[in-house]
Amino acid sequence: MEVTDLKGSVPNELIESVNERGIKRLTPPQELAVANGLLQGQNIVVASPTASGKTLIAEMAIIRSVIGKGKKALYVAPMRALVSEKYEEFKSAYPYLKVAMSIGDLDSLDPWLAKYDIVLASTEKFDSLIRHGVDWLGSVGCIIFDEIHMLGEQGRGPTLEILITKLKRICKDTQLLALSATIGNADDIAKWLDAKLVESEYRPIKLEKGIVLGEKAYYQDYEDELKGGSKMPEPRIVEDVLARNKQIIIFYSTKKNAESGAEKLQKIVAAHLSAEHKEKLSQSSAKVLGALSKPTAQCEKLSKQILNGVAFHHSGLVNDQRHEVEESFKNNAIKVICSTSTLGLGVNMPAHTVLVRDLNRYGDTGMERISANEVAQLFGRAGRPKYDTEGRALLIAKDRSEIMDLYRKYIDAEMEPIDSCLGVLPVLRTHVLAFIATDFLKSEESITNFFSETFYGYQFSSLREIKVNINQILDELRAWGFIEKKGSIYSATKIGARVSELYIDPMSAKKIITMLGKERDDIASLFMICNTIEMKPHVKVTEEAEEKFVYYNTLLSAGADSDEIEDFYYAPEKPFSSAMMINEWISEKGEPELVKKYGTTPGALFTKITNADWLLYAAMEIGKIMHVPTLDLLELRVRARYGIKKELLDLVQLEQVGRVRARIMFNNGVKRRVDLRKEGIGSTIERLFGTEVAKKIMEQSRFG
DNA sequence: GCAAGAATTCTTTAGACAGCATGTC
DNA sequence: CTAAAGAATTCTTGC
Repeated sequence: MEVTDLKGSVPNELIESVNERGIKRLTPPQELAVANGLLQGQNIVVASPTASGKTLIAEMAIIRSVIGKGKKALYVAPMRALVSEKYEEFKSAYPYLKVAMSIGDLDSLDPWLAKYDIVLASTEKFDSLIRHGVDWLGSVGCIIFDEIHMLGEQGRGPTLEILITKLKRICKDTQLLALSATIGNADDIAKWLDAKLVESEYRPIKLEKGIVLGEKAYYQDYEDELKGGSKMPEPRIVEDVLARNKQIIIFYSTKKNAESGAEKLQKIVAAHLSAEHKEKLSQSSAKVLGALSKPTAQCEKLSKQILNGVAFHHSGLVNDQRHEVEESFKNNAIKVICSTSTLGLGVNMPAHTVLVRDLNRYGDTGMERISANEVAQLFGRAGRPKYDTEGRALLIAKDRSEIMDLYRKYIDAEMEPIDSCLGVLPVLRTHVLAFIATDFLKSEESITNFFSETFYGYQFSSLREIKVNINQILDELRAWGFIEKKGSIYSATKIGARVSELYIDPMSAKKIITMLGKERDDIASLFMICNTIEMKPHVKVTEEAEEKFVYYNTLLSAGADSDEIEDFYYAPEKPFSSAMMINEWISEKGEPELVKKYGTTPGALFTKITNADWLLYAAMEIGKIMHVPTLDLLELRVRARYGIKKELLDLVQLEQVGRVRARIMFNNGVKRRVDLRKEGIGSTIERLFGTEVAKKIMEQSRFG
């Protein structure tokens, strides 16, 4: 079907925009979606591979709603990166439409979200918006749920499931569109959503899936000797890729493996770089090294590898570094990326060849084989639509017998079904409180009813297990003072309502409340916020932390939950160690030392600090309602944000002055902002920071 | 006597969402 | 508490 065939059934703006982008034909899944009533408002579930054109299906529904019917469209995705990617796409394709994005720290104006035509947000952010009581949900004509297979994830699946069920209820007469990777039970999801199912294996470019043993790659109908001289499969594959002048992403199961993989492959790749690429690489290398005020060992390692055309990629990198690696790979300068699953999720980062080297990963029950679904997701990165005519996805077999085994499990594979994870997790607590706090559901019965409408309810018609959980949660929330009961009607207390808005776990809030009233020093306050699930996973427990914890034990045990103490695995010295790390951060210890001492990465350090900032804010808000003074927490928050000692608090209020510059000023006799008014200080500042920055700083001396 | 290689023990284990109010080196 | 693979360490072998 040609795009022009859609004339009349779709707003002209869509056809124009699509034409401008040079798209002429619809892909098979797109045709199928249209044939199944996409343009008549039919709910649809699309299950198809990456790059099969799911975005355009969403676009058709969105434009039909916004331009065709004058109703708002919502787009929900599990990752911020995905949300901003789509945001940019829509803004450039339809500059005249009002597009808004709302994700965590990057918020485009919630109060006015009502005015926008298209609203894009992460799952959690949408959930949060509803908790804050947005009033424009009635004017929504279409909702897109991207990557809906996230339903099967233990951690965040339940939130998505509850959000969908909520929106289904609130937004009547709204078209639902769910986009999924290929999974075993897309039909179940479709039935649950009263939707038609569109399933397709279509890919824009061919994907050769094969298994490597020794020096050969075995594909479905043929085998192929890999170019190069190495005997070991991993370097051999890389040599082959380089000989073809292509790029490769290798997926490993751990950060450490990814790093050491990259380390080993450097030698091979370095010999294949052109002068032009070397130039680009040295720029990237420098950027990566300068991402922090002082480079850590990890930064140095990555920076050196990039010089050789290789890079590792995982959550331990700081955002700037991650982007730099991605850009440099897109520019064809970096040839090999050794990655954990980060690159498999979210944004569009294809490579000609993909190798999934590790098929086991540590899980709840020891080493687990990763699912065919996940491998398919990683394989989906193979093939760059604009540059390659085909993509290649490889696994490695240890011996001949493993070839067939891997082939059956991962290549000619049945995709696994995804199951609701709503039954088990403490996320239920958060959501039950939210139901009550927003007056959405007020009785135990209505809550149970709600759960019967979830995917969990669809999959397991018996709600017995979940009923027991709800009952227990209601009792807990009542005991903690977050909700009250009159007759059979529940209502939230003032504090309960605020906790729900703050989007923290009620259990965390309860721990904070218990500790807020106690005598606290900095470390105890930091422990208060670190001893929450929001701050997990924790850093390594240092000996120092272990020793010091003994002294704090009596004070801190007040914040522990009785269930937790009974828990065999309860280890309060873990959050205590995290608290110690942040305490050292606000004592101006450098990043390289911190990262080394606590066995983490720059990336993890900064997410910890950001989360601490958020939780300190939450603790202050809770304090307000409880009438507990929290001035100390405000101070702690500023210090955590900048990583400074008390004595720099005043200086850091200056624009252009952060951790590093404040310290320099302080050590040069400028200890407070008023000191800037002293005679001759201007020249000192200029000497320290140069004319430009000095000017900006000195300008502020007149005020405050 | 010493180094390369084999055997044994030790160690460690993916990712990323949320509040709110503005700006580092 | 689960299990595997890589890293570190010790032991063995061969010259």
